[in-house]
Amino acid sequence: MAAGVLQIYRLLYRYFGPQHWWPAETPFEVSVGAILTQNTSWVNVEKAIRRLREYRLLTPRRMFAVSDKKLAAVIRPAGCYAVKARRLRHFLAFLGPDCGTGLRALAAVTTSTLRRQLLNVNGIGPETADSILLFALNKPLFVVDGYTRRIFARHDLIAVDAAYDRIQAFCMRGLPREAKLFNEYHALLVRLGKDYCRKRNPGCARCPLKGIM
DNA sequence: GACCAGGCACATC
DNA sequence: GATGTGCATGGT
Repeated sequence: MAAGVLQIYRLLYRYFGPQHWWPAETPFEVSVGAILTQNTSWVNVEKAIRRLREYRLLTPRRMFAVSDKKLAAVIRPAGCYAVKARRLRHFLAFLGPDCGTGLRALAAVTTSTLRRQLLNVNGIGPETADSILLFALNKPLFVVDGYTRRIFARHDLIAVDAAYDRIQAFCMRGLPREAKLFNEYHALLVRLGKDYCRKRNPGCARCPLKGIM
């Protein structure tokens, strides 16, 4: 019998300890990071975020006020900068024309409605939407990313080409509905992925999950 | 110098 | 619906 998702979580937590995610000072910064990290390593995102901070652009209002060209230049280290500048712009438009209230106003909307609204924003797909909902707004949603897919597929819990929503439902079925747990779990999976489950990484042999799977 | 990284939209079949 | 491709930097 394969280990359940809760058992895996407990093992990872014992092995790695708390990961203290998301590394950001405000919900807006979390959201910006979620867009910038699309298909991009976090170290490059950190550089872009640092530059945004230097240019004092880490508030919705101030970011809204700069041109696309300027914004793209500042986030350049994150790669795909023209695309991501446009995506940030779409997100800002979603927050509201003057961006005055930022993310606070979103807290009142139900999670499922808000998720639909975010998915409707060009440039925000399921992982980015769920990252914003979980890490910025503390909504209990399981975030599925490339590492999640690879780790669970390599341990035969899911098909490697399974749809996002199916993987998410599979994980959430086996877990208590707690934002704190989903937060830690996702961070632990990324940690495990980086250390032991890269695309082509023999670290698999030392995977801490090896004993129970 | 290829390959990869905390995706997504869009074109084409 | 499934598959392929562009976006682009910086680390391995």
